[in-house]
Amino acid sequence: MVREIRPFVVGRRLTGVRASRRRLRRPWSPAWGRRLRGREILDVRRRGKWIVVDLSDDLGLLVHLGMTGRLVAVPAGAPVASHTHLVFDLASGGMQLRFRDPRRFGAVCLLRGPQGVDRFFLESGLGPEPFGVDRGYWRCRLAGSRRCLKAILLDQRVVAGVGNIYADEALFAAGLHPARPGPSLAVDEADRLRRALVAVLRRAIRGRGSTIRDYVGGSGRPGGFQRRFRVYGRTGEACFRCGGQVCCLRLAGRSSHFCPRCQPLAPSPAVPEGPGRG
DNA sequence: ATAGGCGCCTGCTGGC
DNA sequence: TGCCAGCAGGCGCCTA
Repeated sequence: MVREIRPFVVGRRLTGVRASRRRLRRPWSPAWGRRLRGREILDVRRRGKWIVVDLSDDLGLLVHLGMTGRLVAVPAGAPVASHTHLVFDLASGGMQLRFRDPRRFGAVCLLRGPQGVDRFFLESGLGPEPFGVDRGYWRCRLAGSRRCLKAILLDQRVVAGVGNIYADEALFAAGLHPARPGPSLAVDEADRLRRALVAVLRRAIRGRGSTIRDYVGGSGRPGGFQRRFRVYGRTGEACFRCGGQVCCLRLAGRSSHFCPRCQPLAPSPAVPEGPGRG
């Protein structure tokens, strides 16, 4: 979404903002609209599940999409879709940045000061981006909690940006059962999970995200990674790897898809048991 | 510390 | 055809 929005908005000035009456998870303040007017968009970037719009005069606009949020750059004359809560007018180019969110689990807020955005992430305890996580940190976070892997992956303080789809896909790619407790992982299993997570996320980004119902990127195009799902949403279907049935469990309050044969609950013995051991 | 349940919302699907 | 339950890319709050 960020990549598709960026070419239309970076370097442009905000000339006006209109907000709907509907209340978002974090209510939009009309004062923010006044403060935004005339500011230049310096950059658009992502941190975890947050979209950060860096503005001139040390302002930062944060956008969280929740479940159904979308941020699109469209021509100013395009029809305004239902559930459009914020419309940002951009100087020159005739484009608008629009935030739409039918379920209103999303949030948009404006932060001030040179460290406003950084402080926000620090205070919320947001974890590191998955791509730069080192083995030591990862092992430590897995061992330091008795929670199951699914819950750990979804915890934004452990690693930022992983949601339900990519947690399930990463666990399948690593061959690990989502209900395994973090401390039960051997060193090589922990490392497998870290690498699988990075690989799945990279592939998903290359595929421009996953469209299950209504997700679209910043240009309004649906994603393509949903065609690559190995387990997510495939309950009862045949596992692509072993042909067994994909199962679904409720873990950490979320549906968790996995193949019980490829992702055994008991860790597979790394070395066959010798006669004198046990 | 952790799990589970609920609430926040709208929209879609499947069963009756 | 219509109604109703159940479900969904998230997350914060509460209780046990």
